[in-house]
Amino acid sequence: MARYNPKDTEPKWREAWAKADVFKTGEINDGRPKYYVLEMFPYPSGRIHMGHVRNYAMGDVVARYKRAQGFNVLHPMGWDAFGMPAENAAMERGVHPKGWTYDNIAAMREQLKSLGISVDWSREFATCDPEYYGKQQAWFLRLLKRGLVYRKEASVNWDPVDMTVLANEQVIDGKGWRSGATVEKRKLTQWFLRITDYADALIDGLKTLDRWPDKVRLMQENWIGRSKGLRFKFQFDGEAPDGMAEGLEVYTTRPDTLFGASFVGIAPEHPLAERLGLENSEVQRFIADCRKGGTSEAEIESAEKLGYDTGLRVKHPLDPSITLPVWIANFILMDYGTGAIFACPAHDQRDLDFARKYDLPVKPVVLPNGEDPETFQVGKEAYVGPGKIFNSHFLDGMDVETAKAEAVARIEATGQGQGATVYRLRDWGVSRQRYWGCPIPVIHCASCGVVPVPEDQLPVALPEDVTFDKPGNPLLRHPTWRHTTCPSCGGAAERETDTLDTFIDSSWYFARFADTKAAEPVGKAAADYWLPVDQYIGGVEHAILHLLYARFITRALKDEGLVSVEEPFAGLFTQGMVTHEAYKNEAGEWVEPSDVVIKVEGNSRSATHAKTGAPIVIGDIEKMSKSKKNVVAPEDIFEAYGVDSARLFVMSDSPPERDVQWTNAGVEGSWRFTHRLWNEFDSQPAGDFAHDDSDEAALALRKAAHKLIGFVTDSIEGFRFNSGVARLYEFLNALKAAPAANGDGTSASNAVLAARAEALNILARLVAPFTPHLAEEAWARIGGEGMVVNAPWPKADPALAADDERVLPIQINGKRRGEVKAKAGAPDDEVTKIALADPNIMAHLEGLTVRKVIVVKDRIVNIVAN
RNA sequence: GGGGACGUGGCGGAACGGUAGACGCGCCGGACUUAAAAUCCGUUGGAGCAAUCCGUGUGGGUUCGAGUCCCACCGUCCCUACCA
Repeated sequence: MARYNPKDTEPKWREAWAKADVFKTGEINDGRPKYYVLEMFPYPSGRIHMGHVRNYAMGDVVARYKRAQGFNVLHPMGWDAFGMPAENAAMERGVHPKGWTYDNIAAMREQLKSLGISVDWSREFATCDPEYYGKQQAWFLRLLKRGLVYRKEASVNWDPVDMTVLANEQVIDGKGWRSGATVEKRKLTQWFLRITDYADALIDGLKTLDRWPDKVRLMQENWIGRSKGLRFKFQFDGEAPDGMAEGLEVYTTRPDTLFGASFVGIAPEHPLAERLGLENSEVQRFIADCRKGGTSEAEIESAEKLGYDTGLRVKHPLDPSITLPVWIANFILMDYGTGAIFACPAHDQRDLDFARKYDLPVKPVVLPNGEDPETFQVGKEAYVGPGKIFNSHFLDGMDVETAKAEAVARIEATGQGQGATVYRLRDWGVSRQRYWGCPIPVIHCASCGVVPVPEDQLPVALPEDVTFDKPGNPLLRHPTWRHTTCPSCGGAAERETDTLDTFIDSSWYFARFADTKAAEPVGKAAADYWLPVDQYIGGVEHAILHLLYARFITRALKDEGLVSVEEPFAGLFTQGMVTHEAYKNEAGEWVEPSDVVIKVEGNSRSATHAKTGAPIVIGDIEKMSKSKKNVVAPEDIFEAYGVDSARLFVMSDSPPERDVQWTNAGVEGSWRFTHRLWNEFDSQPAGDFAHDDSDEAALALRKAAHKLIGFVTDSIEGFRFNSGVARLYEFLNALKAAPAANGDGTSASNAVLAARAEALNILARLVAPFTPHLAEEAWARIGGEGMVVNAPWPKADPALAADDERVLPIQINGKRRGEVKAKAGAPDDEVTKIALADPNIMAHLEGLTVRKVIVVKDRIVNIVAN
C-alpha cells in the first residue's frame, strides 16, 4: 500500500485531461441538453487568492457534475483586463500596461490551470484584446444609432493633481485616493447610456429571476428605486422671474399632504437658484456654502439644514388664495425628481427639521387613528404613518391612498401637472479619461459634429507608444493618435480620447463566450443555443453594479437583434468570502499567519511569534487582505497539501453563501480525508465478487452507497456543498467500519467485497467533482473504465436506496420517550399498537389517559395524554 | 433614517414543522514509538452514580409537536441613504 501523493498524482491527471481534450465544449445542438456555467471572470492582478479558489472550485463542481449528468457543458474562462491598476503600475514602475496585464494573465492562467478546473481554455480571451474590444465598439455604435448613447454635460469628481475623473468610490473623504488632493466638482461633457429607458423592464424582469437570491433582487429593486407620485408646476405670485414663466415644477410622492404645504424648496444647483445668484451676491455666497459640505456618510448625517429665503412666493395649486415662500435649501438634490419640492413639515422629517430651524408653519393634515383632531400636534418627529386626512378641504376624511389618487386627479384636471413615475436610477456615465480602456469609437469633426467610426475601420486600437511620466490622459497628449480625418467630410478631425468604463467590458463577455470567433459581436446561432447562463457564480459585492449593467446591456442587445434573451443569468449564486484571523504584535503591527504559533490550553488559545517568541494578539476574523497580512497564498497550500485538499476544504467548511474561515487545522482535516479515502481504494483486493444480499453487512453497505447518490446529487443541485461533503465523510466512516480489508482484505466475505467494490465505484464518481485528481487515481486503482471524468454520474437503485425498515421516535406530549421499529409504510394502527406496547412508554403513561395518537407515516408517533 | 440577513456545543456548522448538535476542527483518553511528529482507535452539549432533568439570544403566541411559523424585544453583521 502506497501513501497517496498528490504532488505526483495531480499534475499527471491534469496532463491526461489536457491530452484527451476532455473539457472541450461540444458543438451546438449536439443532441444533449446544454448547460452554461460561469464564474465571474477575474481581474488579472497577477496571482490568484483563496477567494478565486473557492469561486472556481464551486463552478467546477457544478460543471463536472453536469458533464457527468450528460449535459453539453460550456465552462469558459477569460480576463477582465482593462482598468486602473495597470496604469498605476505604469506610473509607479514604468512598465507598459499591456505588458503588465498580459504577464499577469500568463501567471494567473498557470495558477488556475493548476486548480484542475474543467475549463475549455480554447475559448479564453481578455477584454483588452483588440479583437474583443473591437466587437464591443461595433455594438456600442449600434446602440449609438439607436439613441441609447448620448453626450451631456455632467458634473464629475475631478482630481486636479492626477488630472483625471474619479469614480465616486475613488473619492475618500473628499480627497483623491491616489493623489490625496481635494477633489473638485467639474462640469465635463461625458458619454452616457440610457439605462433609465430600461428602468421598468429591469425592475419587472426581476420577477422572472426565480433562481436568484431574493437579497440581490431586492437590492436591485431598491437601487432602481421606482416611486409613483405627482409632478406639477407652481405659478408665481406676482411676476415670474426670468426663464420661469411656465412656473416652478416640483415632484412629490405625497400629494395627499398638499394642504400641509408650508414652503417650496429648490436645490442650490437649480436653474432658478443659479439665476438669482447672478443678480445677488448673497445668494451666490449661500450656494457656494452649500457646495462645501462633504459627501461622506458622517457629514451628511450631521449636516445642518441650511436655507435661504428668496423672497419669491408661489400660489398653492389647489387654492390660489394660499401663497408659499420659495427657499433655496441645501438638502434638496438637483438630480432627483425636478430638483424642487413642496415641503410638508408635519409629515416629512427633513422638512420638519428645516421648518423648525427657520420658524416656518407646521400644519398636520394626516390624523393618526385614535388621535383627536383638536389636540393632535407634531413635535420633533414628523408623522409618516397612516391615518385620516384633515385640515384639507375636499380631501378631509379620506385615507392616505385615496387622498393621493384624488389630489392627483384634481391637479390633472386643472392641467397643472400629472401623475408621474420617478426613478432613483440615473443614466450610466461611461466616459473615463484613461488610457487602459476601450476607446470610444467616434470622431469629432468641426463641421459634421460627432461622427461614428465606420465599421470597417474597427477596432479603434489603443496606441502602444504612450507615456505615463505626466499626469492626465496619455491619449490626449499622444502626438498623432487622435488626429485623423472625418469619415463624413474628409476634413481634419479628432478622435474621442475618452475610454469606456470597464463595467461595459464585463456586461457582455458571457455572450461572446458562446462563439469567440464570430465576426459579429455575438454569434447568433451559438448565443441562441448557449444563453442564458444557467448558473452564474460570484461575489455578492457585484449584486448591483455589474449584475445590473449586464442585465441592461443584454436587453439593449436584444432590442438590437444581437441576442434573443432578455435576461443573461437564469441562475445566480453569490458565494461568501474567504476569511482568516488577523494577528498583531505588541507594537500593534500586523503579523503574517505563517509567523504565528498558536497554543491551545483547554478552551483558550494564545499566540506567540514563531521566531521571537513575543506575544501575539489574536484579532478578528476578517476578509483576507494584504494590509492586514492575514493572507494565505494558494500556491503554498497546494504545495503542502495538494490542490484537492484545498478545494475540498473551501467547499466543506461553511455553507457556500457564507464566509469560510481559513484555518490550517481545517485544511489538515481535508488532507486526512483524502488519505483515508485513498487507503480504502488501495486496500480493495482485485477480483470479481458476487453480490449476496443475504449477508447483512454487505447489504447495509450497498444500501448506504445507493442512498449516498441521492444525498450528494441533491447537495450539488441545491448548492449545499458542505452537506454533500459531510455525507461523503460519513460514508467513508461506514465503509471503514464494514468488516473488510485489513490491509489484504482477507477477513472480508465475498459478499462484503462485492458490496465494497460497488461502493467504491460509486464513491469515486461522487467525489470526482470535489477532488477530481484523487478520484481519477482511485478510479484507475479499482479498474474503472477510461477516466472518471468521462464516467456517467451514478444512478441509485431505488430498491436499495429505499428504507424498508424505519425507526420511528415515540413522543408523549411532544417529548421523546422511546422508539419503534416498523416496516416502511406500516399502517398507522399497527404502529400505534407497537408503540403503546413498549414497556418504557407504558411506564410513562402510568396514570395518564391517552387522548389521541398522531402517527406521521414513516416519521414519528406522538401520543397525546393527560 | 430606510431596507435586509443572522443569533444552535469550546469553534465551523447539520437538522422537508417531526429523535437538536450530522460531518469536521479542537480538547481529553488509549494504541504504535526509546521519544516526538504523523497515523490509528475511542470519549466529548450541561447537570446527575443512575432513572432522569435542563438545553437552539429573551419574552409571548400558533400547533399533537417549534431551532424552524407569527408578534415584541435584545444583539451582531451587511446593503443603502437628506431620493421628496
